[in-house]
Amino acid sequence: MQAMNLTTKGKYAVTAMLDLAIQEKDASNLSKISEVAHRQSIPAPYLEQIFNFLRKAEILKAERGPKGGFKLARSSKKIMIGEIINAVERNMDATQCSGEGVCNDGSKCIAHNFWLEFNENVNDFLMTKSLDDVIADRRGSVKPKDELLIATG
Amino acid sequence: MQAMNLTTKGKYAVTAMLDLAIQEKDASNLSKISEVAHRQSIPAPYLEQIFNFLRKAEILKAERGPKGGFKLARSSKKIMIGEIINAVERNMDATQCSGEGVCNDGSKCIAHNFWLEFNENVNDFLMTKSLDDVIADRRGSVKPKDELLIATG
DNA sequence: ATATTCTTGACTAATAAGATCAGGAATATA
DNA sequence: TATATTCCTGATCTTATTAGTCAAGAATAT
Repeated sequence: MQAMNLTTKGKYAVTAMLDLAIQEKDASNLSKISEVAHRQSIPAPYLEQIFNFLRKAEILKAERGPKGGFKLARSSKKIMIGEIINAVERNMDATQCSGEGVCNDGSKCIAHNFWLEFNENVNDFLMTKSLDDVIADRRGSVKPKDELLIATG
Repeated sequence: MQAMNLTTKGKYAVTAMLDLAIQEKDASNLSKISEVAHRQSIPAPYLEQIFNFLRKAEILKAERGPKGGFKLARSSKKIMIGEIINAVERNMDATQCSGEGVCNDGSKCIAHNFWLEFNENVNDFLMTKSLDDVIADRRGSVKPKDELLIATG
C-alpha cells in the first residue's frame, strides 16, 4: 500500500511556481534558481532538483548560460496546482484501489469506493485551481505590505 | 514544514472500524483484535497499536479478559472517517500555515490561503462521511458475493 | 576564452512508516 | 485461587522516504 503524500517538496514546488507566476508580468522574464530560492527561502540545490521535475513535466521552461533562467511554460491561468504536485510528489493517489480494483487479495477492500471518492474530491480541487486563481485569491485578502514583501524578498 | 499524511496506518484504521461497524449489528458484540486482523488482513500486533489510538480518541471501547474485545464507542452513524484518520495519523493538516499564520519568517507564505482552503476542503469531506455512510454506499454498489466475503473473512 | 546558468546523477543524513515483541494488568471461569 | 485469555504499554527494530548536498558536465552570452 502507498500513501497520499503532500510534503515539503510539493509545497516548495507550488511556492516556487507562484513566485514565477508573479514575476511573469513582463513576458520572457527569466528567473534564476538562486533568485527564486532566495525570495522564497528554499534551499537552492533542492530547488534545482525540483525545477528539473517541473521542466520534465513541461510546466517550466529553462534557458542555460548567462542571462539564462526559468519561466512558466504556459500562462499561469493554464497551470493547475495539481499538475505541479503530481510532477514532484511520488504518489498523489490516495488509494491503490484505483488501478486494477484489486486491493484486497483479488477482491475490493471494504473501503474501496470511499477512497475512490475521496481521491476524486482531492483531484477535483487541485486540478481546477490554477496558479492565477491562487494569486487572485491572495490579492483579495492580503494587505499591500505583504505583497511588497513577496515581490522584493 | 510538515506533510498531510494518509498512510497505511490510517487506511488500516478505517478498514478496521468499518469491519467493526459491520459486526455491530447485534449490540454488545465484541470483536477481538485477532479476529478483525484476520478478517481484514492486517498484522495483528500493528492493529493492536492502532486500536489503542482509537480507544484513546474515544471512538472505540475495549473490555479485557476472556470474552473481551472491542466495539465502537458510539453508533456508526456518529463516527466520522476524519475522526478515525486524525486519531492515528501524525498530521492531517496539509499546512502549518493554519496555526499562528506565521509560515514564512513571520509573514504569511505566498500559498497561505490556498493551503488553508485545501485543508478545509479535505476536512469537509472527511468529517461529513460517517462509517455508516461508507457502508451504505458500498451496499449500493457491491454484489452479494463480495458482501459475503467481507462478512466471513 | 570565460563566466554563468542549467543538467544530471550520485550521495548522505534525518525522519517516519511499518511493523514486532515482551511483559504487565484486568477479568471470566473452573 | 489458579489459569487462560484478552487488552495495555512501551521499547525496539528495519526499511523506505524525505530533505538536502555536492561535483562534474553541457550550453550559451559576452
